[in-house]
Amino acid sequence: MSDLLGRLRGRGWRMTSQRRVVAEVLDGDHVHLTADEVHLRAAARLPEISRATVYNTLGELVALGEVLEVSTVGRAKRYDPNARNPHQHLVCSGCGTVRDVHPVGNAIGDLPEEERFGFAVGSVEITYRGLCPGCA
Amino acid sequence: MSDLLGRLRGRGWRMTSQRRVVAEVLDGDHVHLTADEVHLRAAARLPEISRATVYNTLGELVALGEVLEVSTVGRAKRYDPNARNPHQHLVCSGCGTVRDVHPVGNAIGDLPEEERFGFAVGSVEITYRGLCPGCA
DNA sequence: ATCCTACGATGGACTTCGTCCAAGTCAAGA
DNA sequence: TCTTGACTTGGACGAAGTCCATCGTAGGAT
Ligand SMILES: [Mn+2]
Ligand SMILES: [Mn+2]
Ligand SMILES: [Zn+2]
Ligand SMILES: [Zn+2]
Repeated sequence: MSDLLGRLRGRGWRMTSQRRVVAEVLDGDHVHLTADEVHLRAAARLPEISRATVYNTLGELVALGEVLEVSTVGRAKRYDPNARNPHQHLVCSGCGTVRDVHPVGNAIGDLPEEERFGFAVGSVEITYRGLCPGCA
Repeated sequence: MSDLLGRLRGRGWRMTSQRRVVAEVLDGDHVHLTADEVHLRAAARLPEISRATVYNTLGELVALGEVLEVSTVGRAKRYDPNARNPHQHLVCSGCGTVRDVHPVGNAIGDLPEEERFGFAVGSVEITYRGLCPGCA
């Protein structure tokens, strides 16, 4: 993420304090925050930032491919800045913690031709579920 | 699903016309309806059925393991009556069509020990994405 | 350094999806 | 047939997210 601001400027983004602080909040490993969590942390640095701006900025980052949306079951979407490193997710069924993982197989290849219904399969998402050490 | 009503009676369910019609709507292959779609189709047979009852019944069927909740990206949950046959999903990025598929690998085994972070991994969900023949 | 203006920020209304509740109804056992 | 507690209902409520009219400002032009 360290070069994110530079890439965004290169794409013609007007660099505002709001966008800067959202980008700063989305930094680190295993970061999978909800929009509200991003807003909370951004507001700690920039109290006047609005929810709408956080949603707008997250949506733009997703459209640019800089951030991934992680779908959850019945909960708020989570935003994942680790978009440059393809990975999958391990989710704790107890506390909801999300970790990035890298399985070794080729899941797309595991789908037989006769199971593809003529689709052009382009990507695969894998979610592992279980209990983390703290919740076990 | 044909024996669903029998199983539910065996579990002590009071058999109402509402529950019967919801169970009837959830019949067939590759069925992945939203709660609103279930309500719409149920109301075609039983006009007075309420949204609350559809949500209640779906929630009970999920709790009993008779129906699976399928998470979608930012849209309404989908309900999958094909719970007795373990499977994964192939989703069209164009029209949203969902098909049941059966990959051949062992995805859980593909997650190396050092990538498990001490979790007790119990299940894995795989979503294949691509364009269906109609959308390609 | 100042000006301009189109792009971005704001907050509040609105939508969608889902939950909750008090009151009324009815399935099924006695 | 009677009784009763499980089930249903409509509407209020809540959480997550979108939309929009208006205001503010980043950054190029002068
Ligand atoms: Mn991730
Ligand atoms: Mn299915
Ligand atoms: Zn946990
Ligand atoms: Zn399609």
